[in-house]
Amino acid sequence: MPAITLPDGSVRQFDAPVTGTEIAAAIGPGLAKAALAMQVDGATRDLATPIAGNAAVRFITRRDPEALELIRHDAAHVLAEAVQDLFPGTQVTIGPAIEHGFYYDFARNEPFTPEDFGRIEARMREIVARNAPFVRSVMPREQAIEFFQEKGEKYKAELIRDLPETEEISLYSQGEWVDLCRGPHMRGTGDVGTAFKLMKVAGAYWRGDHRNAMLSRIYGTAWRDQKELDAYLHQLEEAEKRDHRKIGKEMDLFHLQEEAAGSVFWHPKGWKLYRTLEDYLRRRLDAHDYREVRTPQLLDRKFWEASGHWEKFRHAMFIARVEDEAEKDRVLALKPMNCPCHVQIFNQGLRSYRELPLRMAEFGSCHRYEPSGALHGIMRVRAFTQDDAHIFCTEEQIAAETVAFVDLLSSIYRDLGFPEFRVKFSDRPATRAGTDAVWDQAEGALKEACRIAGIDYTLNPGEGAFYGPKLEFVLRDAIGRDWQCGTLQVDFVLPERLDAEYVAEDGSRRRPVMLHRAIFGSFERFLGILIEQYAGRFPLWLAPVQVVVATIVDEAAPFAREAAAALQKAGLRVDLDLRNEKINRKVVDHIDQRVPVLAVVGRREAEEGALVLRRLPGREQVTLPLAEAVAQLVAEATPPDRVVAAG
RNA sequence: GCCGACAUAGCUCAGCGGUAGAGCAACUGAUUCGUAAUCAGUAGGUCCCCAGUUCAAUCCUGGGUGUCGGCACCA
Repeated sequence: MPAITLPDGSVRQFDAPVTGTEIAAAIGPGLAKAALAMQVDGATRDLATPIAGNAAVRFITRRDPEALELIRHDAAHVLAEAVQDLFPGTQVTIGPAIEHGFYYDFARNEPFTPEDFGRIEARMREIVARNAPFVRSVMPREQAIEFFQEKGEKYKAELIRDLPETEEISLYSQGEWVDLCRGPHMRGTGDVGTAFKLMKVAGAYWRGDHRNAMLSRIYGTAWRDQKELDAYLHQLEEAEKRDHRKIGKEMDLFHLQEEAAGSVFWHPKGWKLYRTLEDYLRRRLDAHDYREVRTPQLLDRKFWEASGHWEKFRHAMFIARVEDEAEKDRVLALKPMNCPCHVQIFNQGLRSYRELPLRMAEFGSCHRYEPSGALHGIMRVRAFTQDDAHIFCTEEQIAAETVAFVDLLSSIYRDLGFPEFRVKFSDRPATRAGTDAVWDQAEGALKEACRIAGIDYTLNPGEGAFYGPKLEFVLRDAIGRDWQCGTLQVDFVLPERLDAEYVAEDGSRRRPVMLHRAIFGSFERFLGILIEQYAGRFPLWLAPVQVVVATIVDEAAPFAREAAAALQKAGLRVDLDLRNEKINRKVVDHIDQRVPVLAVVGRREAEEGALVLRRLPGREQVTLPLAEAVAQLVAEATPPDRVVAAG
């Protein structure tokens, strides 16, 4: 005798097991029409699921946010049917809902091309219009395997074989077409609606393993209505405009070229931005008792053998030799990481426990031979500079150092316009160094530190470094892709390998723990993210060109030069625009160049010794005497770590 | 690295089996102008690289390289 509790608290009694469809009908025809699926005690179910016992039921209609996932999942099924209709012999594999849409992976000898999208979408619309009901059925395991095997669907058969014994094997049909699926689904294909669009094709390894066959993946997006779809497509277009590769070119910040794939050519403006960021970070690190060092780029193979990199990391290292006959057997490698070098500095002389924690920092230039397909603008490159540091400390100091680090990182991210970031906690991987007891301690210390620092993290199981657990600080780019920037890794292994030790209070020799940590991760990646975050319109203190002094008439040029010199002398980054162009044109050009402040000088200003300041891309302007304008801009351009609180 | 697409003037992009065009930028000249593109003229290209097919290749074929989108890998 199920008693069904509804979200408003009311309870309905039924004298026999009921389905969601029946409950909705009992409540009213409006709901019966609108309900797509339901949540039974918090779990999403098909409307057709019978409920035998007491339960809390909530119906999901198109208006609910949960509807999106259902629409997308169902759209994946509709896509699969359409593709199998149009391309006989194609095998289906998996097709989940994802953020903003869905995809389906197909096994087919011929790849799909975007030119196929029109036909596939048209077929999908027919299937939606037909509105075949989704019907769930259950099949015994062996029978299900045989069923898919006979249809030639060997991937589906493999999926079933690998499902746990306890798992019920469910199939969903939509008319003639059947797929293995856990569900839940909406009532029928018609509920998918028409606000969907196929977006791209891509290769994807079966089960995400590069040793497996490559499948053809079709990505689509799906929304509750056309308005949402249009808004999403518009948002994508807007995001593309923020792409750091596009802005980097438009603002003349950097370029990349084929002879140095994965290495950045920084142009004057881009390098100014880079240096501004570096100067800022250096000040912050100095203030937090980091000691900056500089270590070699090229080191002998023997060194990397001792550190373990030759064995574990050689595939990603650039190797160098010299012509000299006497030296011809010597193999050198460009450093892919700074840590072993920092241990060398630590190992010079005998260290005392009194020196710990020792925070050794380097803006370390590293080279890694990244897979060609991984390169991405300046965010994933082969030559990059880490804002690296290694904290040599005792096990007892791990928590306090972590808290201090997270605190510093949050403050820096805030200063740079990232008040929000995500943290991932990666714990012990399957193959690892160190005993379980050591791992327990390292993970425990890191978790405790997160708790103290008030950091919420998501667990990233088994993704830690082989030497220790790590925190990853993730920022998102304009296109919605996540990038690991900051990191903190606990390492008990390298000090052992490279024989680092200190003299403890009791006179014994002990191993320090190393905390590997970075805030930007790499300058290249962080600058890429920063460019996208601001769409190139940096706050004044970061902008590579802060002010452009522009003349209206040639007559004003002498004063414009004088004003630019005064601004420059005050430490501002200034350009002068004396071109024989109308002021309208100059305004447009400097908006395009994302210059934050335009200082206009006409005949009047030249006579009065004043500047008309306009904050681009705004339209407001204010006229100020030169000295005042300089003072105001200098104040405004003060880096956040140098702002003295008013009071 | 894998799957697919792409590579034409400084930039954004057209185009075609008979060795190329537009807009903007550049340069020259005119104009001296008050806050979202002044006018006119000039110049500019191994059509990514290497082979092959063809009377003829920027275009077709093959192989490279790079870029882009995914996958895999990772800061």
